[in-house]
Amino acid sequence: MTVRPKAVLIAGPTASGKSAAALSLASALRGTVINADSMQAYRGLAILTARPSDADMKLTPHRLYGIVPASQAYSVGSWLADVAAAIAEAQGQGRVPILVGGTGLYFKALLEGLAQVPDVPVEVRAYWREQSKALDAKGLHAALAAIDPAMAGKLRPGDPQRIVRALEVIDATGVSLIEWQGATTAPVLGPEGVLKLVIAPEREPLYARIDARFDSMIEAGAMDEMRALLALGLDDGLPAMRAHGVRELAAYLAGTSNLEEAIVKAKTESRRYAKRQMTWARRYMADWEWFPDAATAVDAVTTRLGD
RNA sequence: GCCCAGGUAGCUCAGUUGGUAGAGCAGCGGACUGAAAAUCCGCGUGUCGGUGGUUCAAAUCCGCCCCUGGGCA
Repeated sequence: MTVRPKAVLIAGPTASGKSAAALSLASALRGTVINADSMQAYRGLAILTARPSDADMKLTPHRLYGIVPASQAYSVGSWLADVAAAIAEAQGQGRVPILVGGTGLYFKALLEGLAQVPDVPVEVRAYWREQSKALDAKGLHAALAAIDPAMAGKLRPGDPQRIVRALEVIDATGVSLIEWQGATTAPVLGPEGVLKLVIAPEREPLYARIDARFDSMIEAGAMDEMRALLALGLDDGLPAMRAHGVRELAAYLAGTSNLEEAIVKAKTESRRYAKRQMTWARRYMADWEWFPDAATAVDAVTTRLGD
């Protein structure tokens, strides 16, 4: 009898076939599929974020999909807490947790831990976000340099998102983010018995899949999903409003773009994202097992575990 | 057929009085600790439509040809 893995992690660029691989492995290993994708956590974006179908979710247990309202901002920290619970639940039921998703940072936090920064009060966060609109990037960086020169030295002057984070943390806690980041929580998953798989297709066929998938999203009713999302009247700074295709399709629905142009731009965003995901994987997942496609990965794992 | 306007990077285009070309987007590489499908950094990848000529030197000037758009017939 073979030993079932303690957990399986499946990473890779968007449209690489990760979800399908997860589903196959879940049925082969009696597993629970757990989401490791920041955008698939949001409710109301099932089509545009390529979430597993309702049929698949009925066949096999799935966790952490569509759990956050689009009006809220999810985060690595929230996910880490949720995923720890989901993993424990699966293991308690004798099921193998199978984590799939495209968010490299989530996997990194899972395996390496995360800084234990206290929650930043909403008003502090709001203040610095306002400042980031009022000041230009250089001005923001100068503000950080004045109160936290060490952290300012680590960040690029043109990177407002990270600078705002550093500012809100030192403002709220009195301690530099650089110090908080020096100490991380224990990893949720230790290295023992964890199967780590990267599905990394060749660039050209991957881009072709991304294009084809967006077309089928449109056919599957992405436009209705968009209308429903827009009807919520959310701030377009919210993470859910930044899912690929949202901005482009919203422009079409508002009449400021034609459909063809919107589709081309949305596909381009996804391709650029896939490229960044590959850069991340090369850097942080070099020691994972790499496969050119989902089927090869599934075969290799099931064969090795002796079915 | 004639008259205009164009043909320069994958795309849209810039290129002063001749000195072997540069922007945006795309693309490629990289960074990444609570918004990460985010945010940021770096890199021009080119028979300047073709051909002949003028010139020390032509994307730039001249001839011919080809292609595209518009107009006149």
